[in-house]
Amino acid sequence: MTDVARLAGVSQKTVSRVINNAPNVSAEVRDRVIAAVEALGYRRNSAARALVTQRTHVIGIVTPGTALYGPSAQLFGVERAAWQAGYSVVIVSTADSSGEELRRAIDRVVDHGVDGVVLAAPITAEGLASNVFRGVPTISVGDPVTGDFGCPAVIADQQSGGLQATEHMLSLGHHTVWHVAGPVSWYAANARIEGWREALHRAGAPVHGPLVGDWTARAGYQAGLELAERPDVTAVFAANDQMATGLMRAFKEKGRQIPEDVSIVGFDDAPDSGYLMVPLTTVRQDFTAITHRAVTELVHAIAGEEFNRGVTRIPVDLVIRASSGPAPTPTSVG
Amino acid sequence: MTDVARLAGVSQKTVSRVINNAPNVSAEVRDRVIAAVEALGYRRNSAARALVTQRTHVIGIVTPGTALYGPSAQLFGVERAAWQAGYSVVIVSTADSSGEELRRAIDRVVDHGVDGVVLAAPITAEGLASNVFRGVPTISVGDPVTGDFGCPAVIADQQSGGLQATEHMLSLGHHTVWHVAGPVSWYAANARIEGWREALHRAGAPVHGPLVGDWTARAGYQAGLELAERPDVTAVFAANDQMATGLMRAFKEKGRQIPEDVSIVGFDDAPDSGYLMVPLTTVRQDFTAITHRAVTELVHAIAGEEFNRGVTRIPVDLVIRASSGPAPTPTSVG
DNA sequence: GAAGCACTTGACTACGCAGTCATCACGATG
DNA sequence: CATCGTGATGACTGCGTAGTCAAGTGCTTC
Repeated sequence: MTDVARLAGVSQKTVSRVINNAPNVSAEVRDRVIAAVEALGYRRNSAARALVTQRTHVIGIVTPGTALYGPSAQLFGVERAAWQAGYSVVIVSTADSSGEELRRAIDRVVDHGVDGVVLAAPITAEGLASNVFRGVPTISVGDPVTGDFGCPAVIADQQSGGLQATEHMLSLGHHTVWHVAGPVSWYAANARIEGWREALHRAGAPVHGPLVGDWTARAGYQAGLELAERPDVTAVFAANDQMATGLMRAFKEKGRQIPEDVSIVGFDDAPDSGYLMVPLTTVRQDFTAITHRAVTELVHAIAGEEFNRGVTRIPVDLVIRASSGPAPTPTSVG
Repeated sequence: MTDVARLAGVSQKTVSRVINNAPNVSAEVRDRVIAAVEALGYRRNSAARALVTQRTHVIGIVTPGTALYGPSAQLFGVERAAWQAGYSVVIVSTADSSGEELRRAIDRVVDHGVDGVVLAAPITAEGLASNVFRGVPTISVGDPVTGDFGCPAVIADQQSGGLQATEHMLSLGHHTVWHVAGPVSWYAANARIEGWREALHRAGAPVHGPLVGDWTARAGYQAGLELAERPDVTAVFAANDQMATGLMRAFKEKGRQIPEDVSIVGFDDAPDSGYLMVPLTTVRQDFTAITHRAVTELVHAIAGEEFNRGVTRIPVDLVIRASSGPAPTPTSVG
């Protein structure tokens, strides 16, 4: 910057003003400075800028380090929204769902000097304890944690999704709906279980399980092999599309047709789900809306402005495709 | 740090020594400093450190901003490898494959002050021109670009993958193999085309197409509808698993059984591919190995050490599953 | 014509850290 | 006993930027 100033015949401070679009710089000086900047290929030093402004213009995202569709979509959504808001994004992935691992991840991200943090990995109050509130604004896009160590959250209405998926199949005449859940360390898994359970209760349908998987197609497949043993299983709600994929494979392997013999509903509406050999009925989460909203709130918090400190729920939509159909044998259902 | 020094009764410089594990600090002073650090909850300021050391310990990754499996896997692989090497990762996504967009992305990442860059988006010499060689070490994990504006690359042996996939189906007695390629702006798409073409040439098989998709299941589905019109199509190689998924759906919709009537082979070995209703034969890329190797080379380059300036090719493996089988009508094949 | 005002510009400084070099204490060596 | 070497420590400085405040310029106003 000093070099630029010398070439343009002005002070370093004036160059700074031009770079930052500060007011009160004459057009002629501005042009001279810009010319000098281009001649020298000058780029400002973000570290020096951060040092003096106390702002890095970077937000951190803590994600589970897997290529699952949901977390990936959140990650890219956050990146896009952050960029629109003038922020860059650093990623820190967690190896597991433990509080210790979460603390380590948050430590890393805070050490890096981010202005704010988006949590896209499963979190617990224990994991958040004493770290987040070092003054770094934080928002969750997955788990809502309230209470002393809680933080704001923008999440899909998981419970409503579970409810809708289950009611959809009940309304097709299924006696009951089985559930293959995600890991219990995830709020999304628990909330979907709650929605599923509530739908069954409302309809007076029997509650079995749920079976618990790890979000992977493999886990869905294994759960499916188990469920296929029982002839009375005619409807299964999987907590995500990957597990639903594995489920469908398992039922097919056991000679049960979808949707003629068994109806399957997933969750997420991953890009492939409409193009599987049996297009999957699923619950769509609007990841773009969630992440955009979360980043907007976070940026407000960073700026010290008003923001929503509670939990914001974004509606989900049931997308009906071919994998769910009428129950094979009509039974008395409410 | 000055506060810590005051509390510990030492100079700021000594605190710096303790923080950085520098030699020549007595055990007693070290303990006192560590106690003071913990008492004050001191965390070092990364911006100040970066300013004086000229090292941010951050690497940037330029990725296409989509939740496609390949780019996601590369992203997470880079993050994990970078962390092991003591680096954080900032993401910048590109909106399209244009050289202009690539330049913008690289600009952003360089502006951020990264020590090195990993390119996981499609690149061209034109897009790299004049940016990368501002002295920021760069490595590609997708496209190899050689020549004046080229950069080192660590990539899967895409061409060999295309060759293996095609030869596999030819060896099953298929008269020829059709291909649904990725966007031509991607090296991976072109190299897979080359491998496919080479296999056909070697076998003296007729070459049709290829059809070109955009990596999505939807594109695969549309290509499949087109191919299903032709009764002579018995084997299709899709340039990724998503498109293969869509292909299978389209053939099924048109009443063609897989693999009895049509064989399908994909590319990537995405986590779900083994659990589709017809498990997919595919070419596995070892993203972990690729990204680990790339980050290792990049870190060497950052440290000013010896590193491989050329293109490193990582072998791929054909994973044979149920979606590929013998040709329906035996024909004379070499 | 003097006073006042808005606008433009620059000198100086602090941000928090690590590098350089000087200083000091202590033990070893001749 | 004088000299030297080695390890431990601190004072000072610079990294590149933006904030603060003062100074200079030109124009308006009465």
